Amino acid sequence: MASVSTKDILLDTAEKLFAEKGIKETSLRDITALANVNLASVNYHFGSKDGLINGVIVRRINPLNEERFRLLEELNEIYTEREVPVEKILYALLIPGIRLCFSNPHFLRFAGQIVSDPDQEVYHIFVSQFEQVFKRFRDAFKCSLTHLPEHELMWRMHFLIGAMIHTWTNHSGLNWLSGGICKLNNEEEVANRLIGFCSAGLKAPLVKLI
Amino acid sequence: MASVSTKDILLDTAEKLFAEKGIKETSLRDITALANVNLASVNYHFGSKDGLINGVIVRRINPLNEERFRLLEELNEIYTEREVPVEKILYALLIPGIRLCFSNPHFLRFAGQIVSDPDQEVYHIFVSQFEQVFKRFRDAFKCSLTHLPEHELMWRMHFLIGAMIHTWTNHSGLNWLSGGICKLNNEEEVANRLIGFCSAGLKAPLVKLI
DNA sequence: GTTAGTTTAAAACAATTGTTTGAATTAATA
DNA sequence: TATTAATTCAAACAATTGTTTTAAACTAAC
Repeated sequence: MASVSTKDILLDTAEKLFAEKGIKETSLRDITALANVNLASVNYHFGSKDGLINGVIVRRINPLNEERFRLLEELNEIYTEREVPVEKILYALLIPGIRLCFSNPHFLRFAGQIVSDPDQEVYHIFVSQFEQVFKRFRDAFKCSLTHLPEHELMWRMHFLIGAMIHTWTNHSGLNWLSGGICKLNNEEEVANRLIGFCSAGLKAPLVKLI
Repeated sequence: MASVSTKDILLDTAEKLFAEKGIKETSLRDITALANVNLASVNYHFGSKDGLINGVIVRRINPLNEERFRLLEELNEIYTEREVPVEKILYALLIPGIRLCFSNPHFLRFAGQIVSDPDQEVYHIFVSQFEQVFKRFRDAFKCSLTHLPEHELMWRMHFLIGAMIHTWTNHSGLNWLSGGICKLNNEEEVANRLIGFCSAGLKAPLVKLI
């Protein structure tokens, strides 16, 4: 039986505890105790706690973004002449994260903490990774929402990103706030609801500002 | 000259540092050093660090929610016969927070951290405070969005809350992602954009789910 | 079977954390 | 002004943190 390496056990355990308890609230001793490995192995394999945090990120974030780009590329190949529907672009942007939420409930809650905690240097790693995603999808939206001024589009993307992140990190809160009537049954359902909300927001008529 | 009390200086300084550096990353020594007060004064006035965190919250959160309720009451008095427009309800829900962002850029960034860090006990204080807001505005939306099933409404409120929180915590990130073309000029402008996006999302036609 | 490289083990290290203490100081009250 | 309460102060405390150390155990190639 191929034994799982210490490195992978550490990544799995750290990801889980970071999501559940918070990054700063999780000590290396918490992680190594639950993982049943030695305390020093963190520094051996990852150099430092920050190295471990970084390891947890890079393991997931690249496949996530590559999947987004792959789906977007597919759309560009299909819709060579016509405009790509906004809903399709949103699907490419959102479904990889939602799928990850279902297959691994930990990582994106951990990611949500990073986004709202601006002091950490991991924040910059994370955001700079997202910069490419933002630009590629901004260009895609631009072609399908030709009536929108660029800055208005980016405001709206900002709002949809907020809805996306909140869905990552707080969907259990919705279950509670709704008194249990909003359940997470399957990824396509969540995606459809989020896409429905965001596509309407993106396509909303332009409001005159004073 | 009326000297500001140590208690208030501590609250102001803590709020500022919590927002800038993060809650866990800010030590009591950081706070008391910047505030030019003695380390022990935190425990004297607030009992503990958690007491201080709590103090920072309660100072702002009650006025914020009362303003929301006041604006909603105003609407109910004006629109006695007709349906209250969704945009008006959204204004009552969103403008107090946006105003606070402009008058005090620190608090809501601090609040955003709490929402995405579910381990802290302050999280529960915070969310339970928001529960009343959620219910009152859910009922208001329900009257103006009669075609929406209740659970669909709550999903959409969930998304709009995400957009709201992200606007609180990350508007500086938008300025950066947009290359500087999205600026925060005034509160009404931000509110109008956010309301435009969210009202379209709330009013979106119902999508058939498989 | 030996050896070189890799991984784990237990312990200790240095720094930082929130907290507490008891005396000193200030403010308020009678 | 004398007395009492409230506040501030410097110092120390106990616990936890990430990190490092040194030796032991393991692995795989020769």
